[in-house]
Amino acid sequence: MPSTTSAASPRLSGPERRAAILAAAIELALSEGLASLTLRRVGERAGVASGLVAHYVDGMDALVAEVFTRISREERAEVASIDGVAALVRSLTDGSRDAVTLVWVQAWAQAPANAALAAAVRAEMDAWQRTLEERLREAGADDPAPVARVLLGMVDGVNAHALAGWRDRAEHAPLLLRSLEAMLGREAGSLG
Amino acid sequence: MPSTTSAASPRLSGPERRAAILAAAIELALSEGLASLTLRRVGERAGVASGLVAHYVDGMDALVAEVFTRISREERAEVASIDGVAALVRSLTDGSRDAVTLVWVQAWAQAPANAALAAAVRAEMDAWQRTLEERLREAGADDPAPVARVLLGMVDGVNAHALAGWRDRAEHAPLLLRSLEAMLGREAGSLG
DNA sequence: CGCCCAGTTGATCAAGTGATCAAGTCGGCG
DNA sequence: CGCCGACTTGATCACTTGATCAACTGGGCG
Repeated sequence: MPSTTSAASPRLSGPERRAAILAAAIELALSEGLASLTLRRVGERAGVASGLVAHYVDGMDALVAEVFTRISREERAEVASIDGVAALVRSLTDGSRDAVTLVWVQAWAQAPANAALAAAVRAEMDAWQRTLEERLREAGADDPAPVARVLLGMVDGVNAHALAGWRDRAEHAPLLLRSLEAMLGREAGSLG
Repeated sequence: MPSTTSAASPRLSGPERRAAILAAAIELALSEGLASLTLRRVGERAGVASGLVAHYVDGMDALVAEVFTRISREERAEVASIDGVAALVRSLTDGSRDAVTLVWVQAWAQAPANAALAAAVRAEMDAWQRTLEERLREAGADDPAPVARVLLGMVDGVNAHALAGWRDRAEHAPLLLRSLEAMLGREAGSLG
């Protein structure tokens, strides 16, 4: 199981090294959370001295913000190929993306202390909002903006709760879909 | 505006001092978040040496867990007098409890690193679940458990998003209520 | 071949953390 | 009044963090 990590570092060009460090930070954040990003831990993961991480990054706050953005953007890309709001909602609540949920929760928690991260969080929320609005419009919604906003909150909240190790999540998707139908003024089962 | 803080400490009995320290920690958590709880900051707020805080507390993890529990329990008590699910949902999403929302979000984020806090979070979620189930049963729900679970997630998620400084929250309550009606199989406006 | 500089190291700093404890202080009981 | 023990202090330890920087290295260009 080879990985981007821990290959005894041959000397890389500046941009290559920077990319490798960022990749290591992303892996680390996904496996242990945003809070585990320290100069030393990232350096260790990248097979590199802590000083080199500092050299290629404009402060840890900026690194954290960039890692968050990359992870969220990647998640949106993965989900882009899913057809239909219903399938999308089901995929977002099936637990397959718990690592990303933890990153989101930690980003909210850290945002008050990290302005760059706060800005990144708002930007990614806007992007998700646009994605969801578009899907809802495809599904025939007249005024998708507020519905998208609340749907986004619902999905994140339900996922955060599930992350706390809280019982069954199987019932989540059907109830969320029923809610979505109601917010759109549709009949029960029409998104099915 | 007198407060429990910073009165030049006269010597208190053990239990009194412990209560004063806990009260200071709760104030601090509500104004600056759970993450701001350190021995020194709590001591400063309570007008007491850091060593005394350590003396009356079984480790910071335990303090954080206890502060979280007290804040959540207090919120449930405040909300206990509100009649009807609809009014309850409106109250929980009107932004008047943002400080508590931040505490919840930070509790989720810290739970993986603090077992006592994780247990406290689960216990408080269970308590909220019971509260909501009861309200839903009063409102005539047949099977309130899954609906309560999802409703709780929705409320927390929508609040967390609003916390990130994200636009209008005025539309949240009506849409959540419409969702709730749908999950309960009611007509639109029947909870109104 | 040998220089040169981009890439890299790791020791070091200041700041902040939780925890510990010898020492001091004060109030109430004898 | 005087003392004893509970309450309280604050210095101190070991550790972690982000950041800095003098020194080292090695690949490629002249």
